Amino acid sequence: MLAHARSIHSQIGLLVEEMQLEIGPRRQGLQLFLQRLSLRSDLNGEEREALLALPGQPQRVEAHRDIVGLGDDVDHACLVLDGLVGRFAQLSDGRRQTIGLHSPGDMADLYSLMMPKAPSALHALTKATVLRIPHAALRKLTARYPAVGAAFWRDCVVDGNVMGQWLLNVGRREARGRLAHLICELAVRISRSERPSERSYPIRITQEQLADALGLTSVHVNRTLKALREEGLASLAKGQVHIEDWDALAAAAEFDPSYLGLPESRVATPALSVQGS
Amino acid sequence: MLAHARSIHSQIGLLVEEMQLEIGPRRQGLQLFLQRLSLRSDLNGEEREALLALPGQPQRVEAHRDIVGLGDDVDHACLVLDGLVGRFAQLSDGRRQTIGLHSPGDMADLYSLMMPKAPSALHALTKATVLRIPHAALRKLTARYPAVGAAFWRDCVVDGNVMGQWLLNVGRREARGRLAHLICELAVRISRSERPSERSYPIRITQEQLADALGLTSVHVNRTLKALREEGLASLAKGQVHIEDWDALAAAAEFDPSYLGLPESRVATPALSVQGS
DNA sequence: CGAAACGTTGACGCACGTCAATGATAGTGG
DNA sequence: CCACTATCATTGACGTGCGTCAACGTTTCG
Repeated sequence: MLAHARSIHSQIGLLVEEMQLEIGPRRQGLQLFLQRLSLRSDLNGEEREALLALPGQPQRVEAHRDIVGLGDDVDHACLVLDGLVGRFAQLSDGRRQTIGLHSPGDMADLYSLMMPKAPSALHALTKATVLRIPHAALRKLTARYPAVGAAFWRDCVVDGNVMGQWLLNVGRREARGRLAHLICELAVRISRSERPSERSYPIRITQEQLADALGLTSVHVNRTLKALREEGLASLAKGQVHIEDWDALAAAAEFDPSYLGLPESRVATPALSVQGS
Repeated sequence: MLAHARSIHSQIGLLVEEMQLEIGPRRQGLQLFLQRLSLRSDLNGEEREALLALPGQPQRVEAHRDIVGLGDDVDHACLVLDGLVGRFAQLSDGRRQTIGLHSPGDMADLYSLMMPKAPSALHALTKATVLRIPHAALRKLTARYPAVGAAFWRDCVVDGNVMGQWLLNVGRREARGRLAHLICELAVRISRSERPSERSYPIRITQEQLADALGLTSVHVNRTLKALREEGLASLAKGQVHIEDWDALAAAAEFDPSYLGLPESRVATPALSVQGS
């Protein structure tokens, strides 16, 4: 029926598609994104409503496919609705380095608003769905609601903080500490709490993908995972991370979540009202 | 609104200090900063004037001293007027990783506007002078001139791009490529041109500081510098980098300056192939 | 049920770290 | 301007964490 409608009239086909698989996910994704922003920025009712009214086109992406290619000139940002999405930098021989990981609710390339020519590729690590939100709509929003602009800006800054920690990770920690740190960070980011209450979280990531994020090889990630498992710190199996001993894991990682800017470690709320005037 | 007695007092103190320490440095530093912003953002006359009228207190810092400590809650951003400034993350055993290098004209911690609790330390690599610009003044500026806010935001995004490249550097390149890449990047950033015309540039950085930026040890940086020198690519001596063969150096680094978002590559479109696997 | 992707493990090599000694430079005070 | 001294650069010998290669077991999914 869907195919039939599309073959008759593509515009109507799009509308049908929207009604069937778009309206729910879109709103839900925006709500997750709003929730994420609200962890670090205060938005009033009008601003929240305007944000939730953002337009966007959902796009399904197969695993191991680029969502945005290196150097592409984009006119939209990608909000992750489902799956795991990574940002990649790579060398000519194919070796690559993940410079960011994004789960549902993250706007994976919000920075593209300020730099439309992608400096890194956006890649689906698993089968994924992203909501493509036009830059024009985002610009209109930030122009009308400066507090939303500030929230976006702050989001980019937090992404930068994460990269800084990854640099420390890759540059100065040994494999064990690197892996432990990433496991801790993802626990916090996915649970959205500095001290995750759950002892496990879902993440469908392969050891090779972990290796790309950690500046290691998959073989060494495998050995290091084994070590963490045998020490009783944490384990990864069947798309689930299990944390056996949070304190020991955080200690091995020298993990301090304050760089994520969550409410628990936020100090004074900077005067957003100044921006809004 | 923010005109407590304290801020009035500090404004007066500021004026006195300016008259004592020559009025030049502040204006000159802001001009360099404006020039840097203008490479990537368009600002009109009024916006430029307002930016140049920013208040700020110059501060001299001895070499090897923190300008902002890790975790400090700051109410100002630091514009580098003179010297070399770095951002550091570090481990408990003292090993550290530089996550950013800043020369005169760079606002080293502009992101602090959006995250006042410093996620990394700001450190003077050489004797340095920074201009401390109150957040309140910057917020007032961005509230009145959204284009300036966008320029600031874009600046933060470029800093993020640089960190992404550093991650690739540290995670996936060997020592030779890392060093070559950093030498190329600094050449471009200091000359502010994607294809620097000068064959050398001044930078007072020690091999140990290079090592901190590259995730290496000073001993290995020394060996790698020797290799680059003997290959006739580049050399570092007496606070000067000499580039003997730009093409060979850029090739060794796989250096592509487009991530720096300079005007030259806002036009050109190098279509790099992207691999999916 | 079959094939492709992913995980696991061992043997071995190498890039880079560590340790340590010595030479070169630069900043400081007399 | 010279001694004095701390910092920085250089080099060799040697250790090690991680990469490479290769084989095989396991899971996933069409």
